[in-house]
Amino acid sequence: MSEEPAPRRRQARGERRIAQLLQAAASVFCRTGYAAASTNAIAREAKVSPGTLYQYFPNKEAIAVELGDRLLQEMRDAEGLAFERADLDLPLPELVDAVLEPVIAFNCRNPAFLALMHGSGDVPGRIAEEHEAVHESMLARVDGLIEALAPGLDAGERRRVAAMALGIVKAGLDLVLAAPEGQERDGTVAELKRALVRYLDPLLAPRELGAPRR
Amino acid sequence: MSEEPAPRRRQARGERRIAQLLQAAASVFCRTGYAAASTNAIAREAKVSPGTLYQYFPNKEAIAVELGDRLLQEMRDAEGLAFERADLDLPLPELVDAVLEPVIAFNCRNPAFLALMHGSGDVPGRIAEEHEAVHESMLARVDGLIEALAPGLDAGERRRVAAMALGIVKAGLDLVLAAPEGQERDGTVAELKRALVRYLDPLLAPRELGAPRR
Amino acid sequence: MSEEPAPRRRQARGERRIAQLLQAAASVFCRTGYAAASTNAIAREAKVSPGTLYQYFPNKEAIAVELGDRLLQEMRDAEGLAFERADLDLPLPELVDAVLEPVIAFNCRNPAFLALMHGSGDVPGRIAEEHEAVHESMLARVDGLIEALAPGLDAGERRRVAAMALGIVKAGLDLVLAAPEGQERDGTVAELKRALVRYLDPLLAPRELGAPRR
Amino acid sequence: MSEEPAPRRRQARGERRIAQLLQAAASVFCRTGYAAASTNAIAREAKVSPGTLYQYFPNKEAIAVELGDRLLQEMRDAEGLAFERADLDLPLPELVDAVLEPVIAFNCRNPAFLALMHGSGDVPGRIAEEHEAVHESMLARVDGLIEALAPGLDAGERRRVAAMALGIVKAGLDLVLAAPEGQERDGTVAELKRALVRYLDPLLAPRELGAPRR
DNA sequence: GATGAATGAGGATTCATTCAT
DNA sequence: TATGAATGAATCCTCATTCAT
Repeated sequence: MSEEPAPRRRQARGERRIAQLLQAAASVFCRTGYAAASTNAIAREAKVSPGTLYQYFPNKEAIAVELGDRLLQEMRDAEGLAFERADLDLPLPELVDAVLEPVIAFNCRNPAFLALMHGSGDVPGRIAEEHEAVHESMLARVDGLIEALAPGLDAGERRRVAAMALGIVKAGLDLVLAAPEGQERDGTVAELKRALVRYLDPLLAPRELGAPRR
Repeated sequence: MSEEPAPRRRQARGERRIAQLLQAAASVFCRTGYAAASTNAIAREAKVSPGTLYQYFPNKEAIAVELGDRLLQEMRDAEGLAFERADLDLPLPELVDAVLEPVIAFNCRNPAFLALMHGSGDVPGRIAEEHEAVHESMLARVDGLIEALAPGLDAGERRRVAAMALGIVKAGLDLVLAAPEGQERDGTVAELKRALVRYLDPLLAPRELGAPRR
Repeated sequence: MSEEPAPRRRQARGERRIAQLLQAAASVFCRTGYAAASTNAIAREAKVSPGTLYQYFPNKEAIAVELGDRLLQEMRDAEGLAFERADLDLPLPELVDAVLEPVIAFNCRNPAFLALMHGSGDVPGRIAEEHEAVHESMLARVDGLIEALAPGLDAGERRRVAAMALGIVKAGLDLVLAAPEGQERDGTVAELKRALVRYLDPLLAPRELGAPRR
Repeated sequence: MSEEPAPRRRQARGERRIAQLLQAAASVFCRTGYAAASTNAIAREAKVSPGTLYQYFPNKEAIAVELGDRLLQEMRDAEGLAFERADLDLPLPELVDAVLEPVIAFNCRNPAFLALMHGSGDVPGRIAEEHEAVHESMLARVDGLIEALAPGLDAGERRRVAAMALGIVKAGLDLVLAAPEGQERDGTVAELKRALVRYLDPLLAPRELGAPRR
């Protein structure tokens, strides 16, 4: 524990720097989008010099990629939590609730995530790939969930349903983030959940007849 | 009839140029987004010189605004058609079908429309306003439709529902445009309609079979 | 007189065009200076198309050169008139009056002349040469006049005096042109004459003792 | 004394850069005038990249304005010196000498000053205002001097005389700057002084020899 | 000849990136 | 490592000039 304190501290310092820079980048990307965000603006927001920024990232794209990676990881954790919580025997509204809650919370905490996911057009190659990867990963999760809920669906259809469900969630998250915090936002969250429930409900294999879900 | 042939022909040429430039702009915006699209790239795509572009548009923003205006007009026409077709007495699936069909067709013909609507963060003032206005106008239409379908909803709730429905449509359109034309796309279109029907159905005033709804 | 009417008329038309263009150029140069004057602006001012302008002048510089030439010729005529009128036996005030009057009148009619003469820095080569030539020619005239008035001066000194006198006249003309027409301008004209008289008076060989020159 | 050496050195470097850029600008403006001077040319003359130029000046106009301001300040100092030296009891030739000497010296050191003052037509707004202000301020000084020398003149006449005197000085300075340094220039300087003395002498209140003028 | 659309080199300006301190 | 000045390629836009009609 007391071995090599310098390197560790150095590393720790580096990590702090990187976190600080990524936070600044998130903030600037949210405000202006990726294309219009200048590295100088990010450095300024992080209160470091442009040179320092380039000590930790080889270029602007790498910032976005790393930010995406980290957000994705956090998102996965949130999702993981979500899917852990997701007892498949729960009635659908509760299931949706359990899955969506951490996802919504995460996106409210990290609006940059959605910001980075949108505007898929105006980004250079590697980021677009990143998007693709993130999207694909989320899609796979949803796909898995749907497979569990509706085992009868064939793969092609399931994928379409998953994509649509994910689309609804993204659209709903946009609305949630746009709504002012408070009643308005809560109402929007409820609306999103309702939409998702209604969309998925007819897919469910009838589970227990006579027990109306809601 | 034989009077002033030159001006007329000239005007026609000008219109053709403008159309050609806007088409090129649409294409470039789709590929790279507004912020990253360079006027030189647009001119190149239109196979004219930068100077020619600036003979018809005072600056880059004006191109996007004009393109947005034209697309919006076409979109409104499509919507108009859509809402004309929309017989409120139709069963919901048919109603959704009637409303969505022209909108989908329009967006397939003009993918730039969705491209311009996305990425609202990284655009300068006037275009953002455009976005806002276009979005608001579409929202108002949907709101009106929902008011007709579900007269019981209070205004606040209706607006939320309209926003959610519009969100679903946009998300669905993204999927539709991303799908390769053919079966895949048709299936996605069907999925979008299904999602919308399921979302809206519970809002409808319960209707007696065979009896006119309202 | 009735021979080759077409060519002549054509030539006449050409001359009119050229005059019209030069007038427009004079006006634009006065307003914005040579460097900032665009050929399109000149063509617009002349109510012709840019193409027409280039039918008569190979480039922008040629316009300024031709304008300078013509103004110079007119100026020479005015000067000629001036120097013809200049009876060397006249008392100095009357002499200055006789010489300056047509020059002032010319410059009031053609403010572009002074405009072209100034700003000797911001013009490309040929025009600068033009300036030089015009200036030199005017200088020579003044030099001649001074030689007649003050035969005792050696060439070097005479040239300096001529340059200074010309400078005073130019400076005075600027003031005259800047003054609103009317009393103000008349007063400024008088002041210019006074300045010139006072400058030259001591150089004169005493002509008739006892006849005080005012 | 050893505190904050970096900021100080940095500031010093910045100041040096600005001076270097302004010097380059002065040189280019002298050669080509404001309108035809390109920022790239200025940067090249200063042996820096265009980007560096824009680190210190927001745009081309700002360069001219700052240069004008600095020259003006120096000019005012020179003038101040001039007017301090100006003992009104001195005979006119000595008075003119005292006033003109620093002004001439300044303009010989800073030929850009006159270059910027000329060509007032082809410059955009703020610089033209600068010109106006500078001119007005010089005029006011001369006006004051003349008021002291010739208290009898009414304000309108005095202003005309001041403008004419200033015009003579400017014209003379042009000649001085155009003359090769050495005898030629000295002679031209002398001629300018002579011209000014002759112009102003008749305005002076007749003074009794040996008696203080005023 | 006249027209005005088209051209494209060039100018002002920005910003991702590098480097001396 | 941190700094921020320096770099220069790339962008938006203009305008002298050409050319198809």
